Order: sequence, then C-alpha cells, then structure tokens
Amino acid sequence: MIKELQANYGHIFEEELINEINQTGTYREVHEGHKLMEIGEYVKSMPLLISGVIKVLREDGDGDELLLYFLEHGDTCAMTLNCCMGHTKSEVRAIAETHAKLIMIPIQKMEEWLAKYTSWRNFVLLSYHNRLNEMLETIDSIAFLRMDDRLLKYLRDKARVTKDNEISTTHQQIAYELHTSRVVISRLLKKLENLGEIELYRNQIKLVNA
Amino acid sequence: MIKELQANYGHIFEEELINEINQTGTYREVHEGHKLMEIGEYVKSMPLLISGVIKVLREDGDGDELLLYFLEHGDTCAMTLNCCMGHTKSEVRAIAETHAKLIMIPIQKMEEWLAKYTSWRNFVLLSYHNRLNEMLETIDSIAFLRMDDRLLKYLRDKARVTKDNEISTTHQQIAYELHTSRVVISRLLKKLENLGEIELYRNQIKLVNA
DNA sequence: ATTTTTAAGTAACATTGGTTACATAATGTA
DNA sequence: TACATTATGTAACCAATGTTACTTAAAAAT
Repeated sequence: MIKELQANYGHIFEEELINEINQTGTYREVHEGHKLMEIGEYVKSMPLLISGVIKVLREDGDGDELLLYFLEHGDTCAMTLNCCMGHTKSEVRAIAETHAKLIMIPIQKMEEWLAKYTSWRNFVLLSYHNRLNEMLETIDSIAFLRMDDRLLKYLRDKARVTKDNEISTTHQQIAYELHTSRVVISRLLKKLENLGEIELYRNQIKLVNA
Repeated sequence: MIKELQANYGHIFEEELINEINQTGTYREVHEGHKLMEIGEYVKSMPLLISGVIKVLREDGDGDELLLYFLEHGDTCAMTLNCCMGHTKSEVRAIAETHAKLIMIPIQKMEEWLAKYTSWRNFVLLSYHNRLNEMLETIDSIAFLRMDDRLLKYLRDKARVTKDNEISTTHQQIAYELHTSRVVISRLLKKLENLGEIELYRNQIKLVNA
C-alpha cells in the first residue's frame, strides 16, 4: 500500500477506489523549491497532496509573476484537471513551498473514475469549487485591497499554510509573488514593523499576534 | 419540447438527457438589466444559456463592484454549480447584459445526471474549465495591465459578446465595472479617442477597427 | 581577516490613478 | 420655452505605487 494513502484518503474514497489508486498511483516526495509544473507544459499526471504546501503562480508574457494560491493537505490541482480534460497546456506554474508528499495519478484513470465512483466525482467537483473560491479571493485582494493590506494578508496566509509565524523569505521574493518591486515591499514592511504587526530580520519575518 | 432546446443542446447531450431536461427544466426569457442572482442568496436552479449575454460581477464589503466575465450561448454558471454542490450562498451577482433566453434546471437533478450521463459530466467539467480560464484572464487584466489597456480590453470584450461595435453605456457604468472612478474613465476614453481607437458620443462608444 | 555577494534601508523623484470642483452639453420635462 | 436632470470634459490637486540611486549590514567565500 502506498505510504499514508489509507490514512489520508480512506475517509473520502471507498475501499475499491483506494485499491485502484494504490495500484496505478505513484508515491512521490519533492523538496522545497521543486518545480512540479511549468507554464506551457502538457500534463501527464494529477497530484493528490498528502502533506506539505504547493504554491501556484501565474505569469504574463513579460515574465511578471503573481501568486494565485496555496495547495494544502487533501487538495489536488484543479488546473491539472483542467488540462487533462481539455488536453491543453498548463496555464500556471506550481512550486513546492515546503517539502511535500504526494501521489501521482495517471490522467487516463481520471475520466474512468468519474463514471465509476461517486466519491471521486465529488472530490473532483469539490476541488474545482475550492479553486474557484480561492481565485475569487485572489481577485478580491488585487482589485479591492491596497498593497499594505495585500502584503499583510500574504504574510498571514503564508504563516497559516506553513503553520509557522516565522516566514523565511526575502523582500525580493515577496515582491515577485505580489507583482510589485522590492523597494515597495521593504517600505511597507518597515511600516508594518512600526505598527507592531511584524518584526524584521534578514531572510526572516516574524508575525506578531496582536 | 422546450423552445430551442434540441437545436442548442442536441449535439452536446444524448436524446434521453434532452428528454429529461425537457421534462424538468423551465424555459425563461429575461430582459436586459434583469438580476438573475444576488450575492448571499441561495441558489435553487441552474441556468443553461440559449441566447443573450449574462454578466457576472463581484462585490466587496463596501459595495465596490468588479466585472468578472460574460456568459454566452452554451454556457452555464459554474458559480451556481459551486453553490449547488456545497449548498452555500452565491459569491457573485449575475445580471442580463442583453435580453436572454435560458432553461432553468432544478438543482436536485444535477447530481443525479452526473452519475447517469457522461455528456452531462463533461458539460459540467467543461463549464468549470471555462470559468477557471476566464477567472485567470480577469486576474491577468487586473494584475498586469494598466487602466487604459484594461479599458480597451473591456470595450472589445463587450463588443465581441454583444456582436456590436457600438457600445451603449455611460462612463459611470464602465467605472463601476472596472472598479475605478468616472473621471478616470472619461480621461482615458478621451485619450483613446485621440489615439483613434474609439469615437465618443453621449451614451455611446464606437470602436474603430484599426 | 579580507573581500565579495546578497539583503535591506532610504531618499528623491516620476507616474498612475483617485478626488474635488466646476463648466458645458445633451436630453427630458413642466 | 424654460427649467431640471444627466452625461461628459477638464483643471488642479493628492495619494499610492513604481523607479533610480545609493548606503549600510549581514552572510558567504576566499
């Protein structure tokens, strides 16, 4: 049996489906920073996330990045579903934010299981549901918040998914993911520090729980 | 037989499903400006669009609006799917941009048909697919474009879905949908007119095909 | 220990977009 | 016709964000 499959997905999928996943899926571990998917690539398998965090990014034609959302335990990548069904290229980049454990499912099985297992159907639809809602939240942030609030939200989201109030990153990296410049981030971080929301160190930002 | 059902969906759904839709669905016409869904409302039925255009809008807590995308012929509202599956309230507002014809399906049928009809499953998944891609495009616009390019894209999108190069609207209305102010829109429209991209009249904007 | 590289702080300035205020033009209405 | 209403044009100003340039500090490499 694939490591941790039963423990993580046993309550969602029926026994028969668990057995099928066990037979056709592949267990995989990736280290922090590993690129799981690149824009323009064709997708050959679909990930079931067991532990760790995956960040999903969008990029425009000029190489400008934007963080869309994080995937956590129990999630799958709706964008992958998207690509599998439409046989189109990936529209996004996916990178391991932390060390992560996942099960890779060959895409041919997807459609087969959709017809066969109600639990799989519900899982796939729930994934789309969750992703649409996260995209809405992303749109809310970009459209309705100013950069200081977006930054604070970004830091809190990051702390939540990594379960760590100390965020190890650089101002430049944050700037990439929020699609702004390093100087702007440094300026706003200093402002947040003066407000008592955070403490700043080199390569480290500590969230102060108010 | 419900008006135009066979003609519009006969090539997508099998005969048996068409018959079921005919028995349980309701034909409906709505006039321009009709509100089909409001934020916070529970959703009791799912629309299949036959003709016309529906615009889907997001709103933040302060009443600030933002246009997300247009629904056209053959589309359904993935947000509705979302709500039906999760039994949650609507996250968006939907308003008829033009006179529109649609078929309303009671939500109980949705899950039943997912198990029963492959074509329905594919239709639902394709809807999610299309909506995710449109959300991505929306995010691209907000995150990567400046207001002048967003405005031009907005005008061209609107002209495309209504199949009309003359757009009947006010600067104030555009400002609401792009979440900016009337003065900004007037200023940028004038700039676009000077560039020869459009011609401005009262309640009317004409796109000049370059 | 010295040098190099990378990260962060900050000032000065430019640009975009938002706000206020008011003028003018088109349309609707008494 | 006279008046009211709505839409648009525009100037002047302000705030948020982006850019350039340079400094200082920490860490890594030699």
